[in-house]
Amino acid sequence: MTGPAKPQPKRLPRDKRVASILEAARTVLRDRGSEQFTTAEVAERCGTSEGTIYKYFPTRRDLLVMVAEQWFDEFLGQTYPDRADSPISERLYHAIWWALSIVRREPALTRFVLMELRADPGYRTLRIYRQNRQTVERVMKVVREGQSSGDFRADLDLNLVRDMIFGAIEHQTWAYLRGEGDFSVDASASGIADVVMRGIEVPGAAGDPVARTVKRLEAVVGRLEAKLDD
Amino acid sequence: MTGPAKPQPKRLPRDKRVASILEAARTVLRDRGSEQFTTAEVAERCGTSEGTIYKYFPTRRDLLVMVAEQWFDEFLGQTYPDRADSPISERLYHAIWWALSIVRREPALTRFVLMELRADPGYRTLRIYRQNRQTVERVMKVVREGQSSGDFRADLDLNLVRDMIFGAIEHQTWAYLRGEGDFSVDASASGIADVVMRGIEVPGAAGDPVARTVKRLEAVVGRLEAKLDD
Amino acid sequence: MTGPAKPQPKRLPRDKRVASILEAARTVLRDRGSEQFTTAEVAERCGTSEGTIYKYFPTRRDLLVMVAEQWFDEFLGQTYPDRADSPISERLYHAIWWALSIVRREPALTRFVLMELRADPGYRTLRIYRQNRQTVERVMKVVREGQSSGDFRADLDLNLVRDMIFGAIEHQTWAYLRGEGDFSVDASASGIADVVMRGIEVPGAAGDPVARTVKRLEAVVGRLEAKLDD
Amino acid sequence: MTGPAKPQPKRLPRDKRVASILEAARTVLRDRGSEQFTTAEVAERCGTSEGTIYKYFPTRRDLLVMVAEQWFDEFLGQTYPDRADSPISERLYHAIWWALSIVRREPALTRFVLMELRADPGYRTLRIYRQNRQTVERVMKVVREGQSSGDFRADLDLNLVRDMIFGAIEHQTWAYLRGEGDFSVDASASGIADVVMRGIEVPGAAGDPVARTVKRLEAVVGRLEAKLDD
DNA sequence: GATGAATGAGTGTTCATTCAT
DNA sequence: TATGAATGAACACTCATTCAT
Repeated sequence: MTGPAKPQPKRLPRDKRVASILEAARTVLRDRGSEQFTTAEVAERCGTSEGTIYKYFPTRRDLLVMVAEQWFDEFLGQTYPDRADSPISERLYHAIWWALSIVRREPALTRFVLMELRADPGYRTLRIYRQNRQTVERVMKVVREGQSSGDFRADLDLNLVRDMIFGAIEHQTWAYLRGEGDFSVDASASGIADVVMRGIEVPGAAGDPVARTVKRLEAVVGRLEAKLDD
Repeated sequence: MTGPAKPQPKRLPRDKRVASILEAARTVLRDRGSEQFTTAEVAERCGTSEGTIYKYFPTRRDLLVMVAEQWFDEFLGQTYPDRADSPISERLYHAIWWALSIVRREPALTRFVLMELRADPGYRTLRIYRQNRQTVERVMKVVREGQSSGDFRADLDLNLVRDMIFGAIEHQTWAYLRGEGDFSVDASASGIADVVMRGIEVPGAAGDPVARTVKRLEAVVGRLEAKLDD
Repeated sequence: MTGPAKPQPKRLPRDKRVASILEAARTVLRDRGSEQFTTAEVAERCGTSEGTIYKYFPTRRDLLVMVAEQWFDEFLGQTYPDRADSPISERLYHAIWWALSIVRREPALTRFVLMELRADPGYRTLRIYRQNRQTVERVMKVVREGQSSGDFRADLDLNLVRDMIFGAIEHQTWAYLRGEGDFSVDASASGIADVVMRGIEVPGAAGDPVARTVKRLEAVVGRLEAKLDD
Repeated sequence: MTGPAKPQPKRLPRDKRVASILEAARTVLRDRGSEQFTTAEVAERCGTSEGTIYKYFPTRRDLLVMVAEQWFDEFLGQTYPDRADSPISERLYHAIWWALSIVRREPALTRFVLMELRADPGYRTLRIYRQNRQTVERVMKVVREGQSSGDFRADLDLNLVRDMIFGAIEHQTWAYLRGEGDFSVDASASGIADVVMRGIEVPGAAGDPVARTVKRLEAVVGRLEAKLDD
């Protein structure tokens, strides 16, 4: 009655079965959102029974979390070019572009992570929290390196910079996540990178010696300040 | 804690009853979150029946939305000093401070608005959307005036600036909204205002760049001194 | 919010109040059907309170029944030309036409009477049952007179004739009552009258003695048969 | 009378469970009517839970409809003799008799179909609509064949004939459906068939009218004889 | 390992009716 | 006479989770 749902072989080794459930679950999460995500639909879609799902996933929530983690793994697993030679502005742009592209590619999953999981007390104990930090790191690494190279100011509150960048990313994509319209990854990334650059780069970076010295002093003081915060 | 539901007088005039329901609903929303918010508990807490609630609120969701709107009204109703005379940096700081203070005072409600309502298609048709825009406006008005006065760059993408400011506000408060720890409204506001200022103000404006950097270095050193005294 | 509902004077004499309630109730019944008929909507539409309605009508059902009765009264109160001079076929047609025109003019009310009230045990104790019988009488009177005048066969089972006529009327109007399309009162009436006429009029009405005798035999047997059914 | 709900074996194969639910549902429909038909009572009566019912029937209405369809299937499944050799009058009588016998055997279900389902917009998309048409067809087939054989007039409005026959059937059985008294399937069938025959047969057809009347008299007397033997 | 039948504690919502004011 | 606040008993429907087979 509800379509034949490819007649999966009855008995599967643990790995295959888990994989097939996760795949179906991801589809359901994409199509329905986490609110409307039911174990029944997952079972139907992967041609197994709810009982089997509960064999491998103790809880609906665990399944949902696993889907998100696996999805995140795929993104983090993609090779990410270091671009150590590119100018710092280029690298910042690219790191932001990459974060935005995740949102763009998987809105439903992003929404689930940002809105359901992140709001959950205990979020910090999840693997996805650490995965998310990795994403953040890719961007912040560039910022820190910009500081070392003297391109960016040394006295930045890095947490604040982080919050501004990722806050902007989320704000720019809310409408999209809500299903209202689209956004351009390129345009958003270059807009954010641009404002951030101006906000954090060293002003007169030109060439007079006094300015140079001041800049060096600034870097040293910045590092001192950071040490004091520990 | 829940007690025997103080035997409120049976008959109340419409206004009082509505107020009593809203009050109870707000408490439930605070205590349980919107997911676990049940009309049954609201009824019990204000010593009435679910039927009565539905007399005044056609839907669970309507009740929830009304709670949020009423709460937001309270904030918007507070007098907000114009500070037209203060320097632009002061005014920006204050506007951000004000937005942060809303979050600080009512985390549960903020969380509901940001995570449930904002994700809802149709969010834009709600009064709370307009109320939220007012909050945003208080900040953006300052930014636009800064442009008029020549303090801020004229070529800013205002939507991007908005997203960065409010994105940062939200990011800085997530942990708090999740119930993990606290944050300082003052510190957050000054941090955000600071970075934003640098990112959007006209570069060479107040004197030459070297002078400005020196001025900033002074400030940092001042803070270092203060810390050494601790 | 729901329109001002002409500000009826607060205090009305019993008659006026009852009339105003009945009027509103009829409208609601028409617009919503008896299933969706709520006392709340009636109260709102006639600008009074549910309490007042219950002052005059002990029960929702009583109100509904009163609406139907009053409506039927209006139809029965209309002058109905006797047409004693017209040919019998003409008179039969007209009587059927009249019954059909009631259905056509008030489908919602008809539907309520035919489907709700008539199915109700106790239907026979209602005034509407007697009103309905009057309608039936208008048609059957013609049939009986046709028998007296020798136009119609004397051995007719009058109840059966009645059931066929009114059964046909209802069957022809079901789709209309269901809200699916329309029907022509004229066409239906003439169709029904036509078939009925042929079925009940005296066949060859000619004069040979054998036929006469057979006809008499037929009548006798008919009566015998009827007795056996008791 | 309701007893302690015989502790049916907890686990049943799908088919058995569905059958047990349908059986219980049919009983409830019979006892309470469709208005008072609640899923809770069905669950209780077949010793299962409402949840289980909803596993198999997506909706209360679907369950109700299934009950009606299944019941109708039982009737349509019974072998129905073609009687191609019998005289047309006999065949007409029998077809009507058969339709009446359905009503007689299952008044509550008939009432549900005639009054609830038929009034439903969308009635025409239901299987029961087609099942009902089959019943109608059994009668109308005879009528059409009568036309072919020259026994019945060729200029009949078949829809009208249909409406008269089934209208009469329903009218004759209303009181019974309402639970007031009984009716005789034989008597009703022969009455209706009789009047219809006269209304639709070709006047002078098979020889002279006297012959025809005599033929009819024979038939009636034959039936009288049969009755006297009871 | 796999199944799928079973559940039961909810969930929001409805509305005729009552009765203190 | 009129009100309208209050109710409570229902009701259809949901779904994560369990467990006998």
